[in-house]
Amino acid sequence: MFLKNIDLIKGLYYSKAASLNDLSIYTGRSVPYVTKGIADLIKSDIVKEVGIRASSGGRKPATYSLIAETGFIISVAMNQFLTRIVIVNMSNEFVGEVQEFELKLNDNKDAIHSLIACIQAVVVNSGLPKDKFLAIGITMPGFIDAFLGNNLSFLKSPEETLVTYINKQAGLPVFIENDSTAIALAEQKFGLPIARNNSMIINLGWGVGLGMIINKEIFKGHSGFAGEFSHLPLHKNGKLCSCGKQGCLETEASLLAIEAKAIEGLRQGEVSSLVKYDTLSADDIITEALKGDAFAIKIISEAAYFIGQGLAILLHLMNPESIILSGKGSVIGKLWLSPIQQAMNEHCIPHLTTYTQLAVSNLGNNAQLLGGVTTVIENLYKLSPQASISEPA
Amino acid sequence: MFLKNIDLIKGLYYSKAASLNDLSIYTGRSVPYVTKGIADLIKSDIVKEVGIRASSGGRKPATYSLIAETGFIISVAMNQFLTRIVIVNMSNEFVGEVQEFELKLNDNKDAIHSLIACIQAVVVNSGLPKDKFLAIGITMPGFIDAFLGNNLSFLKSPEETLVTYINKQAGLPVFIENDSTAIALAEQKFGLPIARNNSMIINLGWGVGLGMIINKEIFKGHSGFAGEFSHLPLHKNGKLCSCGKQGCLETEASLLAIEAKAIEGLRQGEVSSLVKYDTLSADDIITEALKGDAFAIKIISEAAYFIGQGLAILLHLMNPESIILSGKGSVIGKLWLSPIQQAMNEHCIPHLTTYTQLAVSNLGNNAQLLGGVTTVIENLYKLSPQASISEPA
DNA sequence: AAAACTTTTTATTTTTTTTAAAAAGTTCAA
DNA sequence: TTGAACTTTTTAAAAAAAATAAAAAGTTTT
Repeated sequence: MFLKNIDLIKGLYYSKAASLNDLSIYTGRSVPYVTKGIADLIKSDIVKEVGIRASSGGRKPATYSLIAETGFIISVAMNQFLTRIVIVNMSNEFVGEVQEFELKLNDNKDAIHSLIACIQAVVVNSGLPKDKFLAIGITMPGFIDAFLGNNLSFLKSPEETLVTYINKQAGLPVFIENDSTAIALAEQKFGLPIARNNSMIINLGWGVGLGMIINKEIFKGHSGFAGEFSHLPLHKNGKLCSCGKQGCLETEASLLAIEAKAIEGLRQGEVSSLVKYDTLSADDIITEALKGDAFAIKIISEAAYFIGQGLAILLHLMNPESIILSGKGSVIGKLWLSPIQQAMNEHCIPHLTTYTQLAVSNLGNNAQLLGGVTTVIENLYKLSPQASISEPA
Repeated sequence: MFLKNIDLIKGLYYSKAASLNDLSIYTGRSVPYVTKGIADLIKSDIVKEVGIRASSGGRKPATYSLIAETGFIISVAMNQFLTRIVIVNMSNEFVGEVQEFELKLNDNKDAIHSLIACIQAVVVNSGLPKDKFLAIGITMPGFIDAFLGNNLSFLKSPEETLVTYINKQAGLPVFIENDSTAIALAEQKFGLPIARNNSMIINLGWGVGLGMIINKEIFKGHSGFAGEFSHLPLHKNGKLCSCGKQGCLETEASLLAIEAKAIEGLRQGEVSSLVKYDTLSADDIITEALKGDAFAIKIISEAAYFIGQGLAILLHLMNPESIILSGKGSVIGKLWLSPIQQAMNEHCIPHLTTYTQLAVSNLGNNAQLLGGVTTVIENLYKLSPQASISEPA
């Protein structure tokens, strides 16, 4: 669709409306060069001028933005139990509602086919012509090899890579990314300003994920496995973890651990509004905690304290500008804050806590979906006409 | 001395002899551009051609290197008790012997003056004309603000910054850096190839330091305090640490802890060749461990296991290409290796240990001195004629 | 209301890279 | 062992991009 000027498109996507100067700074190229590029993009009907912006003493700059309907991206955000899909336009606006599908990742041979069916349903129901879709961005837990396009933990496809398989079935380019990495990408591009340069993004979910932004870039380690916060060996509780080891942080601090603790507590006769639920879920605990249920708040606070202990270690090693609580669990952000801060203060050299800000994401439950979009935008350069798209079988 | 082409000089310094192609890759600039730059440097008598190198099927490249006597760097490597100083030429060769001075950093008001006296002695004894010295690179423990030129922990100077003060007294430009960061720099530039891109450099010394190389660059965190490995809160031993907290890794795993354990053990009647020393030092323990003393080896192995536990955490978070054991304690490198590897295997997800290499530095006890030189080379661009050098009082 | 200052935009010059061609070797096979 | 085919380095010419300078369009101050 558009070969050149990919960096300009990226800059425009992340900023809504940008001046030539903004784009020159973003891309690191000269103003005349950017000026030419934008002229090209306007001629190709990808970019439009959107008016003059105020200035603090000088000529007012013309600002530009992408034309929303130029293309659409399908973002697929998966977790262990639920898959959420939404269509997003080039103004980073959701087109239609977010659609939810129950889809179990673990021990589910049919997971790939279910996923493809979900995606195809969304495409068809949208009523949009297929050639308007740029690509599909799928984000999910597990060890992801984004380069080869495989998930080493879930959705294993025989013979060909996961990305190739879905690409063939759906007839659209596909990019995959780890859920926590995707959330970090979303926070960096659309979140709080303090998350841009050196930030540790915590994904509060069925595990406790970590995406690291180091020197303005996502850091994934030498072989792509960095950020294994969830499996930090911090406890001597003897609890077996899904990874095979014992005492991992996630055995005490994940939503899964919270769920288990709540069920156990209720069986031992804790007084709580949680007793009214037949099959207790993490969502129920979150709901009741927000309403003020003391027991629900207590188990969440306990988990939060353990996360704070882990963050103390992260602080000693990384000295980040900020720690952002994001992901599914961040909707009860304020409940986490004080026990986490407490644990950090107790376990850190004072120097370190004073320079790092702890904050709750402002992206709510949409962080992972935005991360899927960002994954596509960051891979836009791979969508040149040469890298042709296979048609569905 | 030389304004432009600083990157070329850096490339030549780190590679001994480089072809135009090598330098083009190193600097990221085109071959014709590099060719011009080298021609300039040859005209200025800074660079010389040093012959033709073998090729694997093609025209043999001419190689170039810096002229050794163009300038000299004074490297000052300090630790809690000892200061080592050496003069280094532009071929990265030591000129004369490394000189050692006993100089206590802690509770020593006179430390700055002693340091300046030591430096001046080395300059005078060298017999080299003063204008041949480029700069002094001082490396030492503590929270270093390399930008402002201050050490927040030791050598506090009233009124002006540490760097300004020494600069005035010695009449030469001064750069300072944290000892562990300096060692990481040295390993990156002169150490094993696996230390270049993503590597965790452990400084085995009076504490357990950490310098991080992330995406080919030294990472110091948002406010310069990253890599506080020594004060990772990993133990519940109640031992008070110099940082004010309890249970830091260094209370069990540093040379200081090893020393204390040995003295305590001997008092409790351990059989060991260490009994013959009046005032036992870490050096003595190292010496006897190398000779095979069982008790000395045992306490070193215990410390090593604790370091391995800490490294397991580092591995989960950073997934580095390599972990390099460097610094003063690395001379007994082989003694550390197996207990560290053991602890890492026990506490890590298998995926992670298989992709990370554990190795002992090949720089021996010179890593910190080379780090001081590297600190100067990395700051070469600040030595332009404009940034004039103050003359001594 | 005009002078002084800012910021953006456009035009011109200079720098740097890209591309192409030439030079100098190496390798392999008849 | 000799020359064709291939590699790599070096040099030369063309194209691209950046830096600089100038002009345009505002804002602020006096």
